[in-house]
Amino acid sequence: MPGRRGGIVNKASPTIQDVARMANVSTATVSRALSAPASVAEETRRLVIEAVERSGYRVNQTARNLRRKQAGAIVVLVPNIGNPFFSRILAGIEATASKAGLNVLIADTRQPRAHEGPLSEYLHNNRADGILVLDGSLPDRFFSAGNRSHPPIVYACEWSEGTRLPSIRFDNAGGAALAVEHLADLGHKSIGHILGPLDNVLTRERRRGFDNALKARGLPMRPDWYFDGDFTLATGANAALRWLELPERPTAVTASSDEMACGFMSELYRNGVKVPEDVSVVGFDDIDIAERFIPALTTISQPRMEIGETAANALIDLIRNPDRKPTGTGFTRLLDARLVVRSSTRAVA
Amino acid sequence: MPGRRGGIVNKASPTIQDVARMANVSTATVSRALSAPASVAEETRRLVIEAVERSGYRVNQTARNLRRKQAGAIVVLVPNIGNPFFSRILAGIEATASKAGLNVLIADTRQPRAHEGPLSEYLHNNRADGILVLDGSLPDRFFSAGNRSHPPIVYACEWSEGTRLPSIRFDNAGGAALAVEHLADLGHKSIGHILGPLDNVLTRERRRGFDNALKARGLPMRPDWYFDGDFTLATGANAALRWLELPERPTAVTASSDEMACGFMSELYRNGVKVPEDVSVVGFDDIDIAERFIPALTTISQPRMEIGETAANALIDLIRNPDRKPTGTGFTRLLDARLVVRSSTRAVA
DNA sequence: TTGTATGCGTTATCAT
DNA sequence: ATGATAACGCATACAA
Repeated sequence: MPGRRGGIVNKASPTIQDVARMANVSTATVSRALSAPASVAEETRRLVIEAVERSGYRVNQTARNLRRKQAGAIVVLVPNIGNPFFSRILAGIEATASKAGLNVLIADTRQPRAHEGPLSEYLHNNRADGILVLDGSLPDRFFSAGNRSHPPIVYACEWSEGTRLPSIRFDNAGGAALAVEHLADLGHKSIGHILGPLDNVLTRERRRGFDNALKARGLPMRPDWYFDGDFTLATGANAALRWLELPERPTAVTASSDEMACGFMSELYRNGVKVPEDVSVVGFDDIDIAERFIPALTTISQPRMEIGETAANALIDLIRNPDRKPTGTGFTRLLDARLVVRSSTRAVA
Repeated sequence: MPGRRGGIVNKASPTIQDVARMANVSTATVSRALSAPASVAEETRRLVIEAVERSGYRVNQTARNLRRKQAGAIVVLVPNIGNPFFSRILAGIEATASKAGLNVLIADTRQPRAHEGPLSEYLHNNRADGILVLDGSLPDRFFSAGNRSHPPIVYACEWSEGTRLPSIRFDNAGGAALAVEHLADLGHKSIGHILGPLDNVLTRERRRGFDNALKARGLPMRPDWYFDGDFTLATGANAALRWLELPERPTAVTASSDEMACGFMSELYRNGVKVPEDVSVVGFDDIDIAERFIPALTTISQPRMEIGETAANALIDLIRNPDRKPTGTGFTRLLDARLVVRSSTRAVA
């Protein structure tokens, strides 16, 4: 006698059928009572709810998704899960998505065979109802390759230049300009800049803001005052070594990320150079440690939680209203950056 | 004429039916060719593969999961997604799970209504084939409440004390002992300790290791040399204030987390106290910034990527072999911690 | 407002 | 080795 053993019925999870039986209604009514309560009589609804509670019924999302032809999930494409910069953003995304009943899948775009495997899987395999891209280095055409249809896509933080896809961004150029203004106001006339990876949009945007602000103030732009980097602590430290070798050193340096700023200060310290006495430093991002670094880092702060929420909401909106045109300025939003002055900058003597 | 518009057929994603038609075989054969290639004739298999490629067919995971009664995903219960400590671990989990074809769902246990909502949802709603718990403060009985069955569960990093569930852990007590040994070897006779949250297992384990090592060395254990904390930068800074007020200060302090150690040093710096000249400091975790803090932090390092991989593998093993008994020492593994000596510690004068 | 009936795309059982 | 067919659990079109 299958389903029974020793006289005890194997408890499988209750299905909509079980609930229907208990409430003396059809499965259709149970389904309606749960997903469109208004379309069911008050009394019937009560009966169903009670049966649901007594049986401990939970809808089988897999079955629901199959029937509704949806995935019940969004996927977030992250360049590097290990990078703390993204964790706050992810928190914002997760909170927003789970409120909307959507699971959040994380995929690392820097994973070895990510591009052929998981990524195109998510793109074309109906495994996600929408995609949030935090990686601007994925070529835009990646998403339209093969002319196949894909779910709604929204860029957050980073974006692919020239993309027509909606994107939620910080005002990176504006933030970089803020840093220069601040230093110029303190009397600095020679300002250097540590770059992120050259193929990164944020690197370019921040540099653009930096350059423009320099120009606006009539300050010099010397090639040897730009330092290579890739956003990491290590390359920041490397920039410090380069700075030390300079015949003529800028009295202030702005970094395209806090991590590089910290690496820079760290290496200077090891070489007996003092911040801000000998050189002023401004970071970018305002990561947690910035406030507690030695010295506390002056930096550009961005609402990271908020960008996650905003991007998730934009994507959910697109998912719920597939007819809406995702292109156009209405879907691209710019979040303000702001300067946080701490102890790594001071007026020139 | 539904499905057609203007003479152009709407391309829906191809199904197994389409492939079957193209290859002149039944859907059953296609299914077999894909999930059990050995059970299909060489030539047939070739035909199917070709049809799959020509049509661009991808299996519909939702349908497969419904049929197989599985979720195709594991869920990771994290105390706080924003905490950088977890990101490396997540990276390890993600890499391992995706190799096994499993999606990774992240749930924040500290989210407002997490306990009633999402969590029990994941537990009992077949939304996950397995659960990885990184939060030891969830009461163990939470998982067996209501006597309902649940998917396999594995603890990683943290665990609920007295649990019979498998867990993958670092040797926290051993690591803490390493810190004390190091300081004692440097001649320190008065050593303080900054605690994590009191209800946390790691706090207790690390304190136990600390206490035992102190005892073994015949060093004093003074109540006023234990400082409250909760693993964050802020409470580390707070501990520094407490240290400053002490009539008799320990010459060395070990912290239960790197963040607290950094906060501690940061606040000392602001009060003109020098590390390691005036006091030695040892952290715990070896987060990225430790190496580049000022001074570089001596700390206890743990293989965080590896613990993620190990835990994910253990869970996957349990999922694939449901009959195996998840209890017992075979499933609980201890990963070694190791001391990394940098510049925040030195011998007493 | 409610019930009946069908199908979402796949896999597994049972024949052949 | 292959094919026909029946579920998996739910949601909806249609009928009543």
